[in-house]
Amino acid sequence: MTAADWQSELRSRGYRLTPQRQLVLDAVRELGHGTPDDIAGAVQAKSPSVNLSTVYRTLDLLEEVGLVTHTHLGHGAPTYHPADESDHVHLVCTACGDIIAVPEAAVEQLVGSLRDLNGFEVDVTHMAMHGRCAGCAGSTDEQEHQ
Amino acid sequence: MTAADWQSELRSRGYRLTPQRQLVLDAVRELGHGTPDDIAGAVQAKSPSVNLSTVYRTLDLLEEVGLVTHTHLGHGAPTYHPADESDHVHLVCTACGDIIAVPEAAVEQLVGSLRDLNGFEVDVTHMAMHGRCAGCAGSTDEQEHQ
DNA sequence: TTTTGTGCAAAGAGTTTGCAGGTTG
DNA sequence: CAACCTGCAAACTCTTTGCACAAAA
Repeated sequence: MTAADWQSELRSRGYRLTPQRQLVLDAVRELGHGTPDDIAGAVQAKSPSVNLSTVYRTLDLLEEVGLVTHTHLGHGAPTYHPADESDHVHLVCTACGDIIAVPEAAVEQLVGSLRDLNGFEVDVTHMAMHGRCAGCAGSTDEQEHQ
Repeated sequence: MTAADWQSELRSRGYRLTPQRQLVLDAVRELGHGTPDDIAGAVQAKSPSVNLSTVYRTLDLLEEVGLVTHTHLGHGAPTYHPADESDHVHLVCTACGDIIAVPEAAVEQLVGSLRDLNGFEVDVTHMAMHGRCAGCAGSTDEQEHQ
């Protein structure tokens, strides 16, 4: 999506174009993924006066408009990323904390069977799946990265 | 697991048996599932002086010992339940907030394919899957239950 | 110039922690 | 009686909100 595109997208919904909103969108695209705090940091590196609460409000707005989305990796802050980024599922290892991205194709059987059985349309990108990675599956030392 | 069983289980790990711990375990079993706050409420109905922080500490301990587990249904407080309860996956509808429990068997293909492809051992019960239920899949009114 | 957006400060949910005193084994 | 556990209060993380002022259209 070009700059002109999302700017008119915003305006067509009655939202205004502000430097803060441009900075937040830029930061999300620059970082690829990040927590509200990460994003605020990136924004403030360019414009220190931008407030954290503005970042929260702006992320909500950008999400509503469809420019960004977020994923819950665990109990902490969510991760925001550009909405057009190729969809993938996050696997979080509860032992070592590693985050593995697998293509959505790997879980399409799951999506299909839940749709067939329950009519439920799963969004597998919204919440990570937890478990133990190949390296940790055998060992027993938990580190509680949940 | 009988009362004597888990009591010796605790002791064999060097933990002590206290009335608070018995009350918390009882409450989890009685409720079937509940947030730390729910559980504290149930405990305090019987023994008002038990502190919330004790409930948190006790839930951690009971989880470490393997008597309870928890599931993240969304961005709020986690849900604790007895560890021996039959495993199921939670589907949370982002439109109406409904929570649907499906047997783990419905997702065993997923578990198998991730194990084969990545060696990753998924625990599908630890985090809910989000999406839209049969009733809401067509409509567009979000209620943001995340 | 009207409406929307922003910064700031305060409050809110959920959870953790330090510590002094109480309890278990 | 020694190690462990609890209650209490304070602190902490993440997020939301009310309000007066500033900026966009």
